[in-house]
Amino acid sequence: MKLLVVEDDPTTAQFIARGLGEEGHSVDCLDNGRDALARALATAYDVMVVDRMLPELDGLSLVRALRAAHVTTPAIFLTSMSGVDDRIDGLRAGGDDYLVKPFAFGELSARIEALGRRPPMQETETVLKAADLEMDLVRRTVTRAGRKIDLLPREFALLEHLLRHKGRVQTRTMLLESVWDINFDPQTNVVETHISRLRAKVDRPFDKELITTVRGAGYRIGD
Amino acid sequence: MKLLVVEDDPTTAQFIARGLGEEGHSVDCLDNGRDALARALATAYDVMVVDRMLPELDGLSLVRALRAAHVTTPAIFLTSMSGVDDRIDGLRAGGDDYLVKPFAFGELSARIEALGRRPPMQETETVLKAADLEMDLVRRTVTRAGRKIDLLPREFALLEHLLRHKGRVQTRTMLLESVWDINFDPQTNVVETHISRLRAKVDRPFDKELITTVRGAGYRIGD
DNA sequence: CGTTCGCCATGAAACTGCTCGTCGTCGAGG
DNA sequence: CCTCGACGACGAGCAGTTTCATGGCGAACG
Repeated sequence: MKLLVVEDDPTTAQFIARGLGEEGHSVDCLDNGRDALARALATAYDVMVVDRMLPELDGLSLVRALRAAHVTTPAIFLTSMSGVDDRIDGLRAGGDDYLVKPFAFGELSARIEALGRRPPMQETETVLKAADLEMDLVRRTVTRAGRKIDLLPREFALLEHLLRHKGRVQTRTMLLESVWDINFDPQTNVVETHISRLRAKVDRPFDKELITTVRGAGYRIGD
Repeated sequence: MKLLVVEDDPTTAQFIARGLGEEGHSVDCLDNGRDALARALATAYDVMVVDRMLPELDGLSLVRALRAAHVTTPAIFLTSMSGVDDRIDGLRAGGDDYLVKPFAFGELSARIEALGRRPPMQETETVLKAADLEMDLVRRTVTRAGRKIDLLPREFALLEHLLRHKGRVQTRTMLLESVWDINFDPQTNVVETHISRLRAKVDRPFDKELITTVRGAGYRIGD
């Protein structure tokens, strides 16, 4: 499993990293919240182990920020405080478990295994909406104003991405990366093309346009 | 943020420049180390993105030279070699991070944000305010007194700069440099023109004027 | 073979920088 | 203290350039 450990105390960090490494996991270690945020946004981890108290950006804020960006990687908080309130805070922020320091390594290991095996995408959100547009991710259907809309796979993926970031501008580059998995190749206008096709089905037959062009930046849906 | 990209492959360079531009950064692009050295010595950049292999002067030597001249601008190396030794060389030369090609753009972006040591973007929702005026950088929207205002890209960039330096006078030269990327003063009054357009949208429809003229100096917003 | 997708070429629209005429402000001289 | 000239600021309109939208075509895929 691919794990991220965020812990500022070098002794603890090394202790954890070493132990998990010996169990055959791939472990990345960082000592502050800011770097961890950047890393976790860029890389897909199975589980994160996060200290509550961190320099730059504390563990709670870190996980909140990740959740806001739709990163659902399970998190285990390490905390030296044992109050119940802290625990609640942690879970509310989207963390999935917590451990009070000092802890037995075996316990940490067991919880990581448990979380890692958990079916991912536990996000109960299977329907995305914007105004009168609805997308059902399970049925793979899209309707607007009650009328069914047929989308090709690529169009569906594109619309899904826009809806998942409703209200926020998505740059061409972001779309290329997350919908097309393309890392280079600016010499193409696939995005424009598919936006056009999407609009033909989603916007043109209706009154109000939902997909907005933000010149010089990208596209946005809703709001 | 003001960024310098040094990359000799035009495709990659354009890809990077475009992506970062879409995120609202000001990007300068050069294709060889010698020019980059000169430029980086003359201009204050927030972060540099440097290819390891460059004509004239390779990336490693470039950064070493800069460090010798006490230029501490953080650098990210791009390398097609994945050996650990190369990484170590890079870090030893004063580079702050490295990326192996091919890389995901999001990763580059995240690292640039991290290195730019901008006071942490906590909730990924960056909003600039002045009185009843609000600018949401993620949504790319501007509202005043609850009413939505549509701005053109250049107007948006201009207002953003003013807001980032709220209360401080911004001279024409400063604005030309950071909003227009112009370092010498051509006999132009673009600034006045765009200030005027901005006012027409942001100030005129409302009671109180927010954008102040400081005769003989420049412009200021708020306070 | 039909569907889907990416690319190209074309046309349309948006954006931006400039010019230019007017207006307001400041300072010097009467 | 008033007048006049100079300079900067302002804003409308115009035209070049860039960006975006869209229809058609061929390749890939099953």
